[in-house]
Amino acid sequence: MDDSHYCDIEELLLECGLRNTKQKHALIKSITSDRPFTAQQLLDKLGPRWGNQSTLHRALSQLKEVGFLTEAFDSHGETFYERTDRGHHDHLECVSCKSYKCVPCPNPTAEVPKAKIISHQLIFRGLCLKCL
Amino acid sequence: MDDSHYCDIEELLLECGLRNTKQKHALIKSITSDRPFTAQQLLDKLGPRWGNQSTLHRALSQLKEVGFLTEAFDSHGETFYERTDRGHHDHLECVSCKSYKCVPCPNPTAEVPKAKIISHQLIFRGLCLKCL
DNA sequence: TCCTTATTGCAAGTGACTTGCAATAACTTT
DNA sequence: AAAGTTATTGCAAGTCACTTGCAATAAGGA
Repeated sequence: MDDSHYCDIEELLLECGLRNTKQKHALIKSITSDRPFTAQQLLDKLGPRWGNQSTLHRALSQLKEVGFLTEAFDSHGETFYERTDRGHHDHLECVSCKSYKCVPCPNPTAEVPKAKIISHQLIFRGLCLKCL
Repeated sequence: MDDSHYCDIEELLLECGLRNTKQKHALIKSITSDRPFTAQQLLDKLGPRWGNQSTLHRALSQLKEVGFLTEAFDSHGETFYERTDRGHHDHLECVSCKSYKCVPCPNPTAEVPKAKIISHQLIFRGLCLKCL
């Protein structure tokens, strides 16, 4: 991920037709990790500077609507968000450290017969590199 | 799915160390579909005969614990249950009719590098045969 | 039949959002 | 820069899908 992507948050918001408020600015600025994150993790990270969770949820769904964020779920149904500009990939949920990380996509689509596939979502359960 | 699997619910419950109550009996008897189902769908199906949803949820998680049922999630995070004895497969969520059906597994596991994979969960989004 | 313990129903509680609403703050227009 | 318009925010309350506490009940064993 190139740093330039983070440079002009104002521009990003403008292009998406969203207002450049200090809340959205702080939110977008805080999304620096390569990992998918939960709303709660973000709330903890933003801390007392933020406070209101309804604003956070509203912002997250707006950013999802405009295509800046994507939603994914782990094998327990927990919601994760991540930047769309990272491109398609899948996820590995570590049964040991409970992390939820990105892994390259093995392109499973072609093998499903007789139905038109638009997209997929693949979650691996296993041991990540650190826990191996 | 062979009919014999449904024949002795009493025996199944006994083997699992669960009591043969009329609620669990009705619940298991009603799981005849080849499709994954939600708790709500089951509650609707069982109807006034049943009534109490906490009993249903308790039964579902017991049946999951003993391995009779498996849990899965669609791309919106909704919980589905299905019989474990159907063996491993993946799912197709139809964007048109909103159904959530079983499809054969394309075995994507092998292609993920450098991590120990235990299992996976793959959801395709697309058009099912009926909607194609 | 008695007894022990799982199971049930009801009500209340949770977690993770979602919504209504009045106050506020951003962009637009003048 | 002032005024106007409308998105956005914070707070409180509501919703959805379960989950839990608890007293009453019912299974299966002694």
